[in-house]
Amino acid sequence: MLDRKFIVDHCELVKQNCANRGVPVDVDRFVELEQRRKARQVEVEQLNRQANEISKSIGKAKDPAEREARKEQGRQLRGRTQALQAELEQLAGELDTLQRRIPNLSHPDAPVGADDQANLELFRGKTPPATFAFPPLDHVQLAEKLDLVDFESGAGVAGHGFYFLKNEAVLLELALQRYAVELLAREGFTPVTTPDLARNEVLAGTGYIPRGPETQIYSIENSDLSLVATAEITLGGMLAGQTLDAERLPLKFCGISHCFRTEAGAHGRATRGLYRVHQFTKVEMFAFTRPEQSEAMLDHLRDMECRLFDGLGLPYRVVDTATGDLGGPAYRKFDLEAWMPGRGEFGEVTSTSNCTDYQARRLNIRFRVKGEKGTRFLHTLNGTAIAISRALIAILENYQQADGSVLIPEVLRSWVGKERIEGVST
RNA sequence: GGAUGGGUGGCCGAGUGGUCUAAGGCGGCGGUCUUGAAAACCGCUGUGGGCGCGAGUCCACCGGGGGUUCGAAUCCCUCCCCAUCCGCCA
Repeated sequence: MLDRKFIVDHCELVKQNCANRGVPVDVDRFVELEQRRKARQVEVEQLNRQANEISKSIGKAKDPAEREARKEQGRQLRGRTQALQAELEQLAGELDTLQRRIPNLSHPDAPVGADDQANLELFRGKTPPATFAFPPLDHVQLAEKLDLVDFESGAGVAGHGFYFLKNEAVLLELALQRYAVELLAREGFTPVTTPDLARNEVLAGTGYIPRGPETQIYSIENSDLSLVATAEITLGGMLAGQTLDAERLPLKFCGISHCFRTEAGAHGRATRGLYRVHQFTKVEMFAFTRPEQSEAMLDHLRDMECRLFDGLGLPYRVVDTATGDLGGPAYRKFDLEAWMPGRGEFGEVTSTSNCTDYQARRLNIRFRVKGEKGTRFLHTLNGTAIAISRALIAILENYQQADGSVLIPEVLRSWVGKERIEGVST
């Protein structure tokens, strides 16, 4: 979330930004409520001071009658304070709801636009899309021919959107994890495996909404836990409430988790096969930086994504995400879209965001500079290294051969243990 | 899951209803002394917020939330976490 004072002081800017992002929030109401809240706070503090003085004087009073009189006085004061306090809390609650709805500011270079139609292509990857001398199949057809994914059983066991990976698809999943983690570890990312569940408070701190009609989140009944939609949630929550020494920054992690998404309201949109599923495995990058480091870190995360996909020999383009498509926490976001011959279009495979201090403020993660007074919020960034399900789509569709087999990308061969997925002869 | 003991400032640690304005120590910063350093001694040393041009000053914070009381680090309820033991388990 944004700083309360900042919102009041830069009301017009915030309003314009909300408009650019297509987020309807009553910023004027926020400003008005905040002013009322401040006024109430001053009153409450004054009454508290008086009540404290009286309480102290009771301890020192010798005369019992005097004590009783003071006590009565104290009771009355505290009674008044309580009413005001309740009002203050009510205001604060309302403000908090509004404040959480206000999205992060947007990078001046981020293209302004309502949705992904306005995304700006920046550049393409090293590998050009293959030209096929035959009509390319999509990954669902390939997976069926090569016995790689069992969608029917997945649906039977857990419902539509769940699946079993089989045979080489399993080896590919493991190989992709290994490939990503090794490359990232060499670049100074600390590898971690993370909880697949998190407290709703942590979800909210990262900008995810655990409950409600539009939620993308599965929640666990009779608990305040939810299944995570990405390791971004747990990695961000990892340092919640902490104050770090500035010299320790930046910190880089890569976390492996399963990701669970209800995909409410997404039916009918690219739901075929592995593209939009309720569960997948992901290797996620996450960084904590000082504010002046975060722009360079975003480029670094984007570079890592490019290196991973160039290394896999997959064609892709990188887009600068439009303001309307940024979501709440991101200040700037780059998506990497792989070419998917089966669909004949680019499809998002990774995404990296600079969330500046938006998540840190909610999660209360700060840093301290030696010799400086006070603390400041650090910046958080996240980026997909490999989302297995979508990477599988890109690999299967781009590496398919005329004979129906699929080549394994060179960098994965040692882990998969073969160079080609052969069709089962029937 | 059961039992017990805990959670206090950057760290250790005292504090069971009112000079807590949180003792004491360690660490850190500044100073005195010294050729320099160490030691010794003296002073300062948390976070967030309000008001003020400012020196300042006030409010809140002792794991989170709630309660009792004129007054809570301290008493009560509840949740979370940590330690140890027991049970169960991959």
